[in-house]
Amino acid sequence: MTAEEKIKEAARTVFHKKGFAATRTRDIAEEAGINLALLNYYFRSKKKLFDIIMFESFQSFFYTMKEVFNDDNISLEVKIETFVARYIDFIVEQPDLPIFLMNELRNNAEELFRRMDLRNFFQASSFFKQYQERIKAGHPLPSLLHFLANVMGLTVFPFITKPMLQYVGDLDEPDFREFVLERKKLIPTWIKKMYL
Amino acid sequence: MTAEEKIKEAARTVFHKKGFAATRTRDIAEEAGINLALLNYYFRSKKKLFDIIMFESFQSFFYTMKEVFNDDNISLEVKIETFVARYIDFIVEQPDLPIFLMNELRNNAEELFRRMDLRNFFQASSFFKQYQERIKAGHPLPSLLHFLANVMGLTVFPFITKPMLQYVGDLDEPDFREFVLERKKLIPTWIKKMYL
DNA sequence: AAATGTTTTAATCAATTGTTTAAATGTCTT
DNA sequence: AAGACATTTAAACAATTGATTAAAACATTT
Repeated sequence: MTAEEKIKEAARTVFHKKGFAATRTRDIAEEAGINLALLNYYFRSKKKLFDIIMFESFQSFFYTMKEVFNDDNISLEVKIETFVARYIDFIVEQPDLPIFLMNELRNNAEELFRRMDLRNFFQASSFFKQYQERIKAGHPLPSLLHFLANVMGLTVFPFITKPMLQYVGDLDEPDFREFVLERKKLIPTWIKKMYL
Repeated sequence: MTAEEKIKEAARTVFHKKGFAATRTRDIAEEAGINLALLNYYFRSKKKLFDIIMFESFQSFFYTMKEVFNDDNISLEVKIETFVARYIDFIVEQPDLPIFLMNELRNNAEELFRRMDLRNFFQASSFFKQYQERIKAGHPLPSLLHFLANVMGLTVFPFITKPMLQYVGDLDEPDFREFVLERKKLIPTWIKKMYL
């Protein structure tokens, strides 16, 4: 692995764990096992390195959603099932990602959303069309935004409140893992029942 | 208002908005309109001031929950309705609070939870007893932890993803406010349907 | 092998940041 | 009003931080 790759990987790890403001360039250099000056040599500044990590992290966070929501061959129900299951698996592997993103998106969010063409993606997605058709057919669904907030909330929120849930439920790491994995099956059934 | 009060209020504002690491003591002094040295005069250090704000913020975040969950005179259904409505109103007034707490609770969370006796509170609450009785009576409820994660997720998550929801839904501030206030009525109906 | 360009290093810089100091101002007691 | 105490201020300090520099090490080309 080249020094440049080592730095990027270390930056991702440390930024995800501590956020931009709490991260020192020296933390990244140490995590990467490289000389501090190489960070500026390859990436110019802490901010420029962060912007790269931020963009890629946000992109990876929405990659699953994009893939599933744009698959024309599966129904709305299967989309939800697939989305929830893949999302939970994804976050289990990158547990720091949700809080990192929610926290850093407090600033500069809009520019990033524009760069990723977020609004257009949703409105042009197979998911969106299926949802609109379902409403036309007379199903009493809530607005798409409520629906999105609900599916994502049920899926992502437990990871964001992990410390609290672990303490209240007295769960160790394997317990917590089991807890969120259970939700792969539970959330789709809940969603279906919600909108009977 | 005394200087000490001004500092605390300013500290709450700035810490909530930017988090501990991104906040400069000079930011707080400026926001409070006081001389920088007064911060250390009254609170010794940035960290000690932060710890006070953190404790009070977390306490205020759980005050509503404590009050509602321990009211013996109302049913489980009314508890949920009351909790959701009061929580949404509360966060509308303090929109920076959820992300601030979730973010800062990544570190030192357990000590704070212990100080607030969080686990005991839930297990001794009227809500907990009612929930257990409902299960004994044969209702197919999920574990209490799933239930908590669901209610809180549906309630709090939209505030955490506010920038994204605003962008995707093209909502201005009044639109977003309307969006979350709608959920005061919607969430309790969804919760009921989920557990038919 | 000499020359050229790239990567890495140790040392240093300038700016920022949390905190302290010592003097000045204000307030209350006697 | 004088003295005692608390509050406020401007200035400074020491440590940290992001970034730069100039030289060294390494690799590639001629």
